Amino acid sequence: MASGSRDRATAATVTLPSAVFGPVRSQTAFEETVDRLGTAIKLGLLAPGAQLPAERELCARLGIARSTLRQALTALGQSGHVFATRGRGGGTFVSDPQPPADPPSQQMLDRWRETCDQRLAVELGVAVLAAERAARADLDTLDELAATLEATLEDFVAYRQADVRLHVALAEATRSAQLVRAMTEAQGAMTDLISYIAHPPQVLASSNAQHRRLLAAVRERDAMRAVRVMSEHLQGTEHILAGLLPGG
Amino acid sequence: MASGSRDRATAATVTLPSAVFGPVRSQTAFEETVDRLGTAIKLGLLAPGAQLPAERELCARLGIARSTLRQALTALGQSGHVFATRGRGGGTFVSDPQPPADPPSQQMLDRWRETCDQRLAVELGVAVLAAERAARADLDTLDELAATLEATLEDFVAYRQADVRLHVALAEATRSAQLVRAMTEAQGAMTDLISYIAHPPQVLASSNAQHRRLLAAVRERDAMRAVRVMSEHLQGTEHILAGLLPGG
DNA sequence: ATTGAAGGACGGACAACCAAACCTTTTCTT
DNA sequence: AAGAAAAGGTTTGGTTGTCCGTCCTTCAAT
Repeated sequence: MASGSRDRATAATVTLPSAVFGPVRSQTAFEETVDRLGTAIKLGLLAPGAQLPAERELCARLGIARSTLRQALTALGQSGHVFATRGRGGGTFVSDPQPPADPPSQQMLDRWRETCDQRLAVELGVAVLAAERAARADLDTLDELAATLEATLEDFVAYRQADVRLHVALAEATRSAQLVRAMTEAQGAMTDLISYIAHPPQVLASSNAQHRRLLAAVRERDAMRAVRVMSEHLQGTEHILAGLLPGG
Repeated sequence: MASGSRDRATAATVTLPSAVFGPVRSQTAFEETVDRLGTAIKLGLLAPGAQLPAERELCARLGIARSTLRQALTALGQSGHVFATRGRGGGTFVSDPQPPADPPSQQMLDRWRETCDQRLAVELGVAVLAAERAARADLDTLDELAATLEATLEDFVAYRQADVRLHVALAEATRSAQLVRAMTEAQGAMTDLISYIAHPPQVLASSNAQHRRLLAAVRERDAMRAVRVMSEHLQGTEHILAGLLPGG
């Protein structure tokens, strides 16, 4: 009635209301900590054997209480991702034989397209900004990582880790902490999706060629070419997923 | 010592540790609700005079308790963004003369580049996916919004609102709820930044020309051209900010 | 006059989080 | 060998945010 005359002003859409009025469930500090550290470990950003900062320092850096951090570390310990040794010189370490990844949840599979969309945005933004801002040292690092990547065509787990490192390094070249975080999140989600999918060496080889072209475009500061190559690179993954999952 | 031999494996960078070990401050449900509704109002997505869903329904949609929602509504009421009328046929409404926007905080100004980077990623992703997925109806809606936009060259506040609607509508055309939300967040942050900056009509006119070219590219499903135009479009804003703020 | 639908207010219960101690183990230093 | 130092492990108590349910008040429609 009274609101009827206003309806003209607001577009009657489907996605917008859900973006404004949709669920607001925020993760707890405990959950987010498990997520952050767990993702970093699963992605190999924290290598097996690596030592985490001391609890008293880490909780300060994370901005949480030590008891909350310990909950998270206990959870990561029970799932076999980290272990702790006591006494001076002790600490919390990333387990050396990492536990096997658990299969993607149904919810994860249902939302695979959203996951890919999110990654697309992050990667395109990173591609443009890296092309604008990458320093000489960044480019050298990226080349090294690409070389490492090309030596791991046979072992998909190793390949995936090196791949993640390359993409995260590209994000670091943008000098944007937020983009680095967004990239790790996106890669974590993607890893959950694709870890259970067979990747023949030929696919990885083609992927490597794209990496090389991407880095060349970044080195020449050709943002648009970087975007195009990146776009093609990501569509490879999407096509594979679209063929295997519903909603493709 | 023991960890020294592993250092080779982990890149000694600056941004990555802060992405993994950085603060984990999670907003409370109350804060996030104020933020979401407040942003939607400030962006004009909830127009002055518009009625919000009833409390009992809204708290269900937001997935929070009614008392928590009421805290948020009380806060928005005290800041003059909404008002409530009681009794049957009553409800919570967006105030008609909206309170004046408060000036951007120092923290906001310090992080302006991160804000722009975030927006860049979202907008580029949206540009690509909209070009791929926009339906006929979406394109018509976008054209209407562009036409509306071109009629508001004189009043910057009105122009900004119409601009936001266009960009959000483009995000809606991607059919990705997450991207729509990311877009509203990014636009909210941008509005805070640029609301206190003079925008002469000639700048807005040039911006409009870019909008038209953008929509043309989307209509022709030319994702790369859409990216290029969008990129130029965003750089306009960045140049203005870079000239006015430190760190440019 | 009655009813129904809306906002408004209150109180108990609970879970997350924090802060500050204190304990135990181990290694390094003197 | 003694002690200091540095790490994880434990306990306690308090604060805050959130939820749930109940009831009250207002007011338009019937």
